[in-house]
Formats: sequence, structure tokens, C-alpha cells
Amino acid sequence: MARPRSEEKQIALLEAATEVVASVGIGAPTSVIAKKADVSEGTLFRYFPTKDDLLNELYLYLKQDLCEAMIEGFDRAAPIKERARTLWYGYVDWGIAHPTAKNALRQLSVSEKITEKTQARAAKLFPDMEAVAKICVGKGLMAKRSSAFRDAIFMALADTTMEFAANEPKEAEAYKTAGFKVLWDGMIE
Amino acid sequence: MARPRSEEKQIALLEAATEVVASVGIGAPTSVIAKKADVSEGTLFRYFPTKDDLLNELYLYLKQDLCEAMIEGFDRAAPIKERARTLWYGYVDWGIAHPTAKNALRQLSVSEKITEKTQARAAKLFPDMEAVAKICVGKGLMAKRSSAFRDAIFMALADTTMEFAANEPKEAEAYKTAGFKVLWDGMIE
Amino acid sequence: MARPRSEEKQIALLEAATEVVASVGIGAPTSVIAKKADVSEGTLFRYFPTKDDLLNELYLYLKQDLCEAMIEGFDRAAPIKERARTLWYGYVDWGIAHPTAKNALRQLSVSEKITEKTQARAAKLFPDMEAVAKICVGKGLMAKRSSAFRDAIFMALADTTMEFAANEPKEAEAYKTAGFKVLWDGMIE
Amino acid sequence: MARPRSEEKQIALLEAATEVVASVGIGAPTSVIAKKADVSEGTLFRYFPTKDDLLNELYLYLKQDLCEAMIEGFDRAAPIKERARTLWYGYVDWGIAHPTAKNALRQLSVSEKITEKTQARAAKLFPDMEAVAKICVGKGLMAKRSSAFRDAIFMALADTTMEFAANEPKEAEAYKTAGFKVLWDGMIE
DNA sequence: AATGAATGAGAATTCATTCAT
DNA sequence: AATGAATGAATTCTCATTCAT
Repeated sequence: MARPRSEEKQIALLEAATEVVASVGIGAPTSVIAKKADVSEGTLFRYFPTKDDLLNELYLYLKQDLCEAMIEGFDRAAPIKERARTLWYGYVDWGIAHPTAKNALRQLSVSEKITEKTQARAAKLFPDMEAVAKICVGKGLMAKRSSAFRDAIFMALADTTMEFAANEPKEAEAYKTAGFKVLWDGMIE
Repeated sequence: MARPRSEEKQIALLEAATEVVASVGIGAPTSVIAKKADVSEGTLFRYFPTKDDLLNELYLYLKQDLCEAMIEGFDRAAPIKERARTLWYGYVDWGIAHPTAKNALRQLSVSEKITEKTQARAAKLFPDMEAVAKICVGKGLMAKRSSAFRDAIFMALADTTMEFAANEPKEAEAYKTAGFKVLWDGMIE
Repeated sequence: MARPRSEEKQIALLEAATEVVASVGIGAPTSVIAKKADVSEGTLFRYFPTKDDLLNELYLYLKQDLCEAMIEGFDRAAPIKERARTLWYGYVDWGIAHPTAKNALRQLSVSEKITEKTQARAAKLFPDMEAVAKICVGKGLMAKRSSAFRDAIFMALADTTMEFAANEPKEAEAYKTAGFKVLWDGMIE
Repeated sequence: MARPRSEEKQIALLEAATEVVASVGIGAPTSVIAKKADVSEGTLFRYFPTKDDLLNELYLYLKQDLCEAMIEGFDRAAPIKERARTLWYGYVDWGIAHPTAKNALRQLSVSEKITEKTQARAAKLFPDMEAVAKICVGKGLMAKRSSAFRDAIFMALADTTMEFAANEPKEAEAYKTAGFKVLWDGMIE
């Protein structure tokens, strides 16, 4: 990936892509993204040599943001349930606060365009979570499953929860509580 | 009098579409689908006037199959946990047995192409599940949430479970058990 | 051209074609014409081996109708101006009475699909007119021009006249009178 | 900064379209037009977003050319018959000199593709004609008809005349004289 | 470095015509 | 003879990417 100077433009492109991908999906034309970023069609390809590159970078960019939101306020010294709850709320609240980002992320996640490599890089963005999850659910039936499975369950529950919370804002708090209960009671023996 | 329209071809098209959508996603070219179904491009449009129509029909076709698999062996008289388990295994096992179908269904589910109308028709395919789910989790915290939320949680967990079970067939049984535990312990108070 | 039995169907097809061509133009799908004629798609091609054949036959069919309308009430013994007027009103009134037929005819006339041969056959449909026109304008400047030119002028004026008369029915009579005046005063020295 | 959009190409496309539309009609494939203009298919759609847009622009382009030819040499101070004759010859001679343009214009005129808006824009191209026509035939029977009718008669006669003049170049002058006579004697009381 | 014009390989869809029934 | 399902070439239009300026 060439590294042309203006980081500003790079971010403008990623933000534009977030919006367009969220609303139109992976099939979003690069020209539309460029226009929304206030950048010429050609310039997009100076920052991201390929549309697929753009999508992969976008995936990382969004994951990054999400992860930062999740660790915020995380206290290694807190009791285990508290730590789990912090992560849970960090995740769910981020999704509610950034619906387009969340939607774009979902579109990217199911698309075949995100490479293994990108997924690997994404995992490294948040090594803490790995560790935390391990500690959180070190006992019980789940302990024997891979951490990937636990993460996936966590996310599946959180995704569902944020979806409903976003749709019915008045019930948001209730959904979040209910979702966390499923997670906790289900995963801890 | 003329050659009768063959259901065979319609199914060939749906099966072909399943495979192609599973591997390429919603953007799958109709030409590829037609070729895989061993049918001319024009014929595809005789059976499905529009690509979107094809996708919507495919969604119903797959949901239908899934639902049949789920109710199989369902016994209204069985104890509640047994009924839940039947549905759970029906769902998860179908996904493991038909990975491309399951994948295609996921692609369709997140795409904006599936109309409200289609979703309504799909819901009618499986009224039992509604009822069952209501009975299963009539108590506890979840009782206060909408049944849609419970369904969504069910599916989210099952999707995740089948994903892992399909990837590591040797561990399949363990994943299924673990997944069901999360569902049951999490949802029942 | 094969001559399958039912003349009824042949006419149904021509009538259907008239309507469809009038409203959609030469590009009208044969399938639409067949459906409007209450005949199968394949059958159309038993009556007219080719779409172009259908269009050419349609041209003749409409011209025939028009010509019959024109000669009606024609009196060889009447004074020359009267004869011209009869033709004029025959033509213009036909156009007003059968707007779709007239429109279809116009579409066909400008299309490149009508062959020389068809045009020749059309000319023979109405040999009288030839003769009449010759007599009508045997003197003056026009006498030296080809009869084809006179016919064309006649039709150009009549087409224009019927167009306006059809659009403003209340003024129809006035347009017809005005149009005939141009023809007569212009062509007779 | 980037390559400027070349008016040259736009004109090449319009000229190509003129030829192709003249010979094949409105159904002319955009691919053929693009190739004849020595431009890629994609480029055609950069200059004219839609085939219909191309056709409408072509209509204006040709009308423009025709109108310029008509006003050339027009002298407001000349006697009325002279003014009418100038327009007449301007029109007819243009048609004879540019047979393909004339033919394309006819095809466009009868097609349903030319919008009201385009027709309005075309009318503005040549406000003089309106005025002149009014003066020319301010008296007599025609005075009571709408100017649109007079214009239409003018054009119908001129179209017919140029058709014949173009086909028999040796007789061109005679046809033009004869045609003008019909116009003049017919329209002036 | 940035621009946006140019490209051409597809994409979805239509339709005249053929052919099995 | 009639039907209408099947075909596939042709059509309009889109879009990622390249390249002249």
C-alpha cells in the first residue's frame, strides 16, 4: 500500500466507505465512496491500490475503533464478572452508538473479501480480550472449548443484543441486561 | 400441449444458486448460476423474472428445508427441555449437514435483497417454532423480552455452534452440547 | 407465407399488432402481440414466418383499410374538385376515426422494415387514386411533377391535418377545410 | 488537471449517432454508435448518461444545425414572399445537403423518445421562425388556425419536397419551386 | 501528488425464433 | 395445427482500474 501523505484523506475515505458500505453493502461503487470522501476517483486508488484492499483496511479500522471502546474502563483488578460486564457493555454500547460502523462491520464480516491475513491482524489488535476471555471462563463446560468459540458466542450474543437495543432504544437497557445474563449464566457453570 | 415447465429445472436453478451464492455471495452472476444449473441464461429468467426474485425464492427454499429438518422428530408431549433440545439439534445438524445451504442462507439473510414480504412468508413456514419457543422460556428474565429476541438469541447461538461444529467435525458433538448448555442455562432462570 | 387455416387468428394478430405497434412502436415484442391476439407465441410464427413479415403484412392490411375508406362514395362523374374533396375527406376522416391504425401506419412508414416490394404491392391496392390524382391536377405547375410527388404532397398535408384534427376534435372541421384549401389552391394553378 | 473532456468526442458521438440512427433507426445499438465514433462503449455513457439522453441531445444538435441553415441570409426588411422563400430554401436545401442528418431527424421526430422538455428547448432555438410565420400568413383562411398548424404544414411540405429533390437531384430545382408554390398559393388567400 | 476522462470486461435482462409435446 | 418452454445472441448500462494532464 503506497503511503501518500495526507492521512486526512485516508481517513476521509475510510469514513466515507463506512457509510456507503453500511447502506449499500459490499457492492458499493468506489466512485461513490470517493465522491463522499470529497476526493477524486483516481485518488482513492493511490491510498488503496485495490477495492479489496480498501475493504480489508476498513475492516481493521472499524475493529480498531470497536476494540478501543471495549477496553475503555477495563480494570484488570476488578472481579471477574465485572470485567466481563465491562467488555460486554463496551461492545454493545459501541454498536448502539455507531450503528453505521457496526453495520459496515457486519457486511464486511460476512463478505468473502476479508482475507485470513486481515483477520489475523485484527485478532492482534486486541490481545487483551483473548486473555480476559480466558480468565473469565476458565471453568465449566466452556473451558474445554476453544477460546475462538467463546469469543464467537460472546459476539453472537452481543450482536443480537445490540441489534435489538438499537431498534428499541427505550428497551435498550433491558436488552443489555438480558443479553449479559444469557452470556454469564450460560458460560459459567 | 407444449413442453411442460419442468420443476426439475427450477430446482436445478435453486440448487445451483445455493452453491454459487454460498461461495461468491449475493453478487453471484446469473450467468454462472444458469451454467451450473445446465440451463441457458434466458431460461433462468423464465423461471425467476428477476435476479432479486431468484434470491427471494432461494431464501424461502432454504428456510423451508431448514424448518422441515427442525420439526422432524419433534414431540409436543415431551418435556420442555427435550423439546428445546430437539429444535436445537435439528437446526444445528442441518447446518452441519448442508454447509453450503447454510452459508447461502446467511448471505441472503444479511443482504438487503430479501423483502419484508418474503420474510413474512418465511415466518409462516414454521409457526410451530414460535409456539415452542414461547413455552420453552416462559419464565425467568427472558420471559419479559420479545419472542423475536429469544428467537434471535437461539439462532445466533445455533449459527455459531454449527459453524464451529462444521469446521471441526470431530468436536462437533462437544460443540453442540456446549452450545445448548449456553442456551438453556442462559435463558432459563 | 404459410397459410394455416384460421383466418380469424390471422386477423386477430394483425389487429393486435396494430394496437401494440401504435403504442409501442416497431420495437413491440412479438410476445406481446401474440398475447393480445390471444394466441400462443409460437403460433404467431406459423402465420407470419418472421417479425418483418408480420410488419409488412400489417402495412398492407392497414393501407387496404385506408384505401377502402377513401374510395367510398367516390363518384367518377363528379366535378374534379368534388372528387378531390371526397378523397381528402376519406383519408382524413379515416385517420380521425382510427387513430391507432393511423398511428401504426405512420410508425411502419418511417421504419426501414417495409420493403420496396411491399410498397409496390400497396400502390396496386389503389390504382384508382393514381388515376384520379392525374386528372385532378392535370394542369398547372404540378402537372410536370411526378404523380408520386403529388401523392406525397397530398398525404403530407392530410397527415398533418388529421393529426391536428384528432388532437382538437372541436376544431376538426376547420382544420379539414383549411387543409383542403392548401391542397387545392396550392396544387391547382 | 486531468485530461479535459473533449468536445471533439462529444461531436464525434453525435455525428456517429446521426449516421447510425439515419440508417438503422432509433433501435441503433449504442455499441455501434460508439465504435463508429472511435470511442469505447463506456465513454459514450460518460458523455450521455442514457441512450435516451443521447437521442434527445442528438435531436437538439440536428435542429440547431437546421435552424442555422434556415436563418442564413434571412433579411427582415425583405418583402414577405421573399422572406418565406428564404426559409423554404434554407430548410429544403439543408435537407438535400445533409440527407443523413435529415433522415435521422425524422426518425427522432416520430419516436416517442423525444421529451416535451427537449421539444421546448428546440422551439427556443428558432424563435424567429415563429415570428416570421406569423407575419407571412397573417391573412386568409390560415390566419385563423394555430401557428403550430402552419408550421406543421410548412414542414410537411418541405419534408416531402426535400425527399424528392434529394432522390432526383437533377429535378431538385423544379421540386423546390413546385413545393414552394403549393405552400404559398395554398396558405395565402 | 491529484485529477477525472477513458476504458472494456462483465452484468442483468430482452426477444425473435426453434422445437419438443 | 397449436402450444409455450427453451434458447442464446444482442442490448443497455456499470464500475474497477489505468493513464494523460
